[in-house]
Amino acid sequence: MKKQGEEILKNSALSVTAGRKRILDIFLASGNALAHQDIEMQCAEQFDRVTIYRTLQTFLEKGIIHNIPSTDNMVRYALCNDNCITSGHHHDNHVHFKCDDCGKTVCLDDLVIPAIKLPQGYTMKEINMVVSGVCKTCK
Amino acid sequence: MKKQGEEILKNSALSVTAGRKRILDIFLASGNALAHQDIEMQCAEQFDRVTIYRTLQTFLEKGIIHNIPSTDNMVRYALCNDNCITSGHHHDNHVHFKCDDCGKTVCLDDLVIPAIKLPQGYTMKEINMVVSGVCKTCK
DNA sequence: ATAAAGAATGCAACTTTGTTGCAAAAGCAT
DNA sequence: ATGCTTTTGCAACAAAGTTGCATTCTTTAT
Repeated sequence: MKKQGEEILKNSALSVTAGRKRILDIFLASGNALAHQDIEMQCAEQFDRVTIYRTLQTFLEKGIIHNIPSTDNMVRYALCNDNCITSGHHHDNHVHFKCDDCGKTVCLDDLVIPAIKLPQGYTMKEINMVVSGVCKTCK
Repeated sequence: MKKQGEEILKNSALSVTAGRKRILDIFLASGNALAHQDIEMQCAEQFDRVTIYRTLQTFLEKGIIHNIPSTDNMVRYALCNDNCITSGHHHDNHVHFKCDDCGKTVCLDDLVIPAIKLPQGYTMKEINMVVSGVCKTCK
């Protein structure tokens, strides 16, 4: 239990540091997607702002987290679940939901993004779907 | 032709100013979605940065433009086409495409976002779909 | 056509967000 | 434990976004 963060780091061939463990813990403890700001609020006294930026960047590159687009200039990040990475290729094919009431963004892991057919000449690499509205807790 | 911008403003009950016309012209001339930065680059000598922020905000509120979420901290805006506003309610139900090559984001107006069924308890208000890959021009 | 009322703009100052280089510290493998 | 590599913190900076207020421009009613 206590080692979950460490395990994730080792699986990604990253060295285990206090900052990385802490940020992973914050993700593990929070059920929803977090913006840089959210993380900073929780550990600014322990770690430098720059470290948080760099850590998120590293996690992204390793596929530990994925980012969720937004229209409010607050890119949010969420832990990837295990099946996010298949044969070195990363793909989040689930829908994201942002609640207008509580502001939280969550992964709807069970909800697969439906396939679409792009016009002639376009090639798809990634696909992202974000739904906003009211979540089940706020309803 | 020359009046197109003015018409849009009048239809939205906005006063017609040089800045607003200019920004509309920039949108009308560009086939793709524009970030604040893109607009600023084209008219920074004429208009203050703050004016551009406020103008985009106003256009958004009036439903003249819509914003497209992104993971690169550059929210982009695109002109809404006429059927975007139905009975006071605004809805972009088309797919957006961002090209990894040229960086341009476009509206695929003909491509309607497929309906999805949210889990029990969730209410949908808006839905957004952004696909990235290579566009037909860069292919 | 003009004057008054209201709205938009520019400016200045400021806050927040993100980036970079470099020296110090911590982690890792032997 | 030691040396090598990676990560971190700091400082300085650049870019992005916000706010209040005085001035200027639009609109509307005469």
